[in-house]
Amino acid sequence: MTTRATDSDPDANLLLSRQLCFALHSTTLALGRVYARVLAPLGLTYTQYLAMLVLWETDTVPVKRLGARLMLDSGTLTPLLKRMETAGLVARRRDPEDERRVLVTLTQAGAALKEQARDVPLQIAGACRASGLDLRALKTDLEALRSALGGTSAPPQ
Amino acid sequence: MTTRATDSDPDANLLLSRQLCFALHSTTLALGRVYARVLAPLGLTYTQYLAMLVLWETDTVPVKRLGARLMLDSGTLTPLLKRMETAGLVARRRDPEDERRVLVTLTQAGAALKEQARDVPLQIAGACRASGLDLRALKTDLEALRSALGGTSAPPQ
DNA sequence: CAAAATCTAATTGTATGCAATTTAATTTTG
DNA sequence: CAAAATTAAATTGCATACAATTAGATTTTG
Repeated sequence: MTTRATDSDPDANLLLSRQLCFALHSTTLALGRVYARVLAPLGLTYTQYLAMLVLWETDTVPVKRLGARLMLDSGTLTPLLKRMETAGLVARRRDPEDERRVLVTLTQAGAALKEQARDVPLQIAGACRASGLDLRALKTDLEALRSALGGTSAPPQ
Repeated sequence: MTTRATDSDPDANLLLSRQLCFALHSTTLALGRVYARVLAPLGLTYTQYLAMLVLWETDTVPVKRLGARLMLDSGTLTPLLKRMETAGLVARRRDPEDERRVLVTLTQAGAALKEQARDVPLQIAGACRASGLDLRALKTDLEALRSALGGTSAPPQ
């Protein structure tokens, strides 16, 4: 006989359907799959697209700052940026001011890709619209949760 | 001179800070890091914990159904389950009823681990509480968004 | 019933993520 | 100023994810 967990059941908190984490996790993966389809024609992965968003705002950025913006560390970014360099989207060079730093710069091709990316947000918004949610409010809530959870695994300051 | 994108700017939609996807993505990663700390004493990764939640509900489950519950495919699950089998948490065997299927079953150790996991949700809830959000409502919203985005990449039905 | 279609896992190859360590450069300190 | 501490990337090793393909079993069909 399979027992069914109820509210009063000590097992209730361990039901998959109860987990905020699973709702968050599975929604992120689902959105990632939608982005993969939309970004494929641009030759970008999801994370690469996020990096390009930063570079389209400021065309030269140290790896460190890129990591701070994206909340990712060099273990993720170094190979990511190398692939983007191979793809001809960015160039990487040591900062002459401080040789520890590596500056990432958009190439012409990388900068030009912005044109093709301009309607990506609209396509994604279209896919999200079916939810009927206030997406702006959802975004604000997620940011509040993220902030409560703490940014990176890196030590404060 | 760096131009600043404004609402009327065609670039405004490409600002990182505007992206729901980034809020979702970065919050998921942040929560994943919190889970990693909480789950480390149990010897579970985040995804393994999700799989255990399903198995603690029903101690024998075909890989297919596990994938449907977690919205993951065999490319992710097969190696995951093999690691969990090596760790002594589950056993895998072909279903005699239908040799295409593989049944995943909790071992005694796997079932026993539920005791140690019982306060995981509380620890996580504690970490989330600082956000001051209605987490139940957030969960519902995320599920609505996920449903709008479509479940798996697998074809419908 | 036999061939075709379908279904289930496993496999292969690519791309994240992250902890921990390493290396080189810069800053801080005694 | 030289040693110690700090900083920034890169590297290593492990664990997801997922598309595409493969292999074997079962079901459907002609």
